[in-house]
Amino acid sequence: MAPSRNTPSLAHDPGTRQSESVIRILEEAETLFAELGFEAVSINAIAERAGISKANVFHHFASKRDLYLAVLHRACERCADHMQSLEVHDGTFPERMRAYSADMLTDMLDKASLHRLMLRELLGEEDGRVAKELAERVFGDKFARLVSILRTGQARADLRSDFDPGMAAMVLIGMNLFFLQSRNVFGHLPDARVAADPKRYSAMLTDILLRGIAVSPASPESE
Amino acid sequence: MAPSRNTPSLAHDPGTRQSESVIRILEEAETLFAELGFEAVSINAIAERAGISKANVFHHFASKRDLYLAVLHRACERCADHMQSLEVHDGTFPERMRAYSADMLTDMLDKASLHRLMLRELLGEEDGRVAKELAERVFGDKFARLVSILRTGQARADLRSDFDPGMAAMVLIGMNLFFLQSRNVFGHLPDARVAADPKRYSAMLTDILLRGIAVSPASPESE
DNA sequence: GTCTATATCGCGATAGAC
DNA sequence: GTCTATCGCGATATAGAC
Repeated sequence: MAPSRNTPSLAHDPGTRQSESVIRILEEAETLFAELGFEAVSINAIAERAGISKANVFHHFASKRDLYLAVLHRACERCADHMQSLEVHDGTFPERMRAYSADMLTDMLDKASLHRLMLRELLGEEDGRVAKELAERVFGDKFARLVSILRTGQARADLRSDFDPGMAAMVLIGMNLFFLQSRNVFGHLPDARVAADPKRYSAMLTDILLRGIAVSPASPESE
Repeated sequence: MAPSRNTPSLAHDPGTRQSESVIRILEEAETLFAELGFEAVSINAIAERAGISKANVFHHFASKRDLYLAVLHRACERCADHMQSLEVHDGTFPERMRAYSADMLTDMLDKASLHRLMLRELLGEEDGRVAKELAERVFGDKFARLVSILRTGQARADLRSDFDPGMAAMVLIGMNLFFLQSRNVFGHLPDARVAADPKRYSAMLTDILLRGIAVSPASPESE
């Protein structure tokens, strides 16, 4: 049995290798949370589907919410995986950016119901503690990484030096989340049909964003 | 310009003047909905506060949801009121745009809890009928107006001609909504402190957006 | 104690008098 | 336009049987 002591959770420690059980828990939890939402899922149900005991779940994760945050973080991680293509200097920065943004949106749509949970969390409580937790443990490292990439781009003169990289990162992430959030509604508006077409949306978004931040205003393709 | 479409698409708005009762209903409903959310508010409560009977409310609004949509539309209208400063050619387009975006955000924050309801609606059901209703009766006319303004800007060469005005309008609206949605969380991130400062956020947003769509990146066109 | 049938209440919504 | 009275429904409360 070995009931859980004060074992620290490694759920939000990216980079460390995770045990078989942890991965299974995360996968089953993701499926259930995405399908039913946070409240409607019991730890027991997750444990059953993962083929382990409830106590074992609590051994790896301090609480249900802890597990939930780990699941969201993992989803965030998947979207951020493509950042490496932004870091490797292969092709022009605009090209890489377009590809990254498109990949992010694809991942979001691929696990749409899971990312909708993330939007609900963002919209949720005004509780400061919860919000900070969410910021630090779900979005924190990935956002910092994106900002860092943009800063490097500025240092290398791939990008204008006179914009706030944090703001640009928010536009990129925010508008992709906004697609997920509003496509059902805005897709019905004649002037916003792009809101129902991920590929065009992504292309146009990066086009507007890049021409704003690309160092060369006339031709965004040049580097 | 503004080719007038014949469908007012709002159940209670015959054109110009709204009756005293309708306004009172809308005001009290807005307060209650913003405070408690849709489900938690009864028509009776609204009627009482408005000093009329429940049946009278149903005389003016076909259903509770109908009233709700009218309330959201009104909130939308307030944000859109400042559009006239975009239409009147007073100052450069970038200047007017900055002012408009800042005013929109101010209005949103002023009635934050009400606009959070709007975000909840956007995020809500995947139900196609509801989404279409929301698009046409809440966002429809205001969005079309903003797009029309951007198109005019393109025609007058105040703006680049090679971007989709619908997409640009979505960026403007989406990122302002995103501020409301994410400031609690993103404000905690060191690189995104701008997410907690409406004025800076607004300035930086329009800066990025404008340099993307302004025809001349170096100097704003005068007129 | 548990379970279930019944009464009560508040809800959105309607009908019809004035 | 505004009202009173009322509907059907679902949730809740309660009372009785077991």
